[in-house]
Amino acid sequence: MQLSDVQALKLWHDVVLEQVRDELPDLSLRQMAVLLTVYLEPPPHTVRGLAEKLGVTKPVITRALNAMSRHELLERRRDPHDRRNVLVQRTLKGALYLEALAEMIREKAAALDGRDSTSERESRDVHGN
Amino acid sequence: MQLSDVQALKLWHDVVLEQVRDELPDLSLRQMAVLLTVYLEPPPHTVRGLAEKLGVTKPVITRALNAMSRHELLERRRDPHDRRNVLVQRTLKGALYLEALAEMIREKAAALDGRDSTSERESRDVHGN
DNA sequence: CTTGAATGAAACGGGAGCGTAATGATAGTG
DNA sequence: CACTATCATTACGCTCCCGTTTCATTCAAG
Repeated sequence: MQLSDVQALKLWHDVVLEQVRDELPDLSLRQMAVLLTVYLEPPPHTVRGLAEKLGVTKPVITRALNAMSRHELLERRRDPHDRRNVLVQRTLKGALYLEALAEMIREKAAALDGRDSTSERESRDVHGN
Repeated sequence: MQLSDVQALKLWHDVVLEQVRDELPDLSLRQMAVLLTVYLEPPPHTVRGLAEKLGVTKPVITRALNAMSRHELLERRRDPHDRRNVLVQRTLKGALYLEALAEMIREKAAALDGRDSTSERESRDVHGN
């Protein structure tokens, strides 16, 4: 996929703006990272594994799981084979949430085409003061 | 621009993950929205205007400006014509920050092509439990 | 069974964000 | 010159997130 600098920023802007306005259960960046990782990468997902993948400490993951399971976007389940482990699992609500997010991103990305065809020259306008 | 659901989520995931790991001055969603709005939309930008555009209260904007001017990503300047107003202006550092962000998004978007060509069938895998 | 390692969660203190409400400064109006 | 409106900011109480440290549970090894 091909993007100009301004197109990339506009896409990011549009999606972020929509997130802010919708005032959905305002997920933090870290929580969003956890959620997306669980849904996009193959299981199993443990607290430790997620912490390493994100480059954060374990309590961060624990708290993120607390918040997201409160919203039913993810589920905890103990590993039957090693009951120290917690396996993080998907939920229907989480899948719907991400599907809506994906739809929104696609929509913003598609709307981009009409707005900015002359990409190269405008890509320097970011510097303008 | 054309995206599948999974491609959209993977793009979002990759960019968010990079943001989390880089441990840059971790901007919140609202702060990012302010920053991008100032750089992408035509001036002037006032506190009130930004608050309305984001659908938040004015103190949110004030605090966001505090944080971002601390990082020199934006600058405050009083409006000479109506000195009650504060005009939010761009800085060199902010421009460089966003340019780096744009570059990163472009890179992730480009890397997407090779990883997921069969978009339609996998787009339903999000539901898989 | 005991010991040691590993996992996730909880406790703690500090910092930041939120919205509401109050404050201070500036502009417009009669 | 009051008086009011409007702008941004600050103060306040609350909630949440962060990393460090401590704790409880579970497994594995001797």
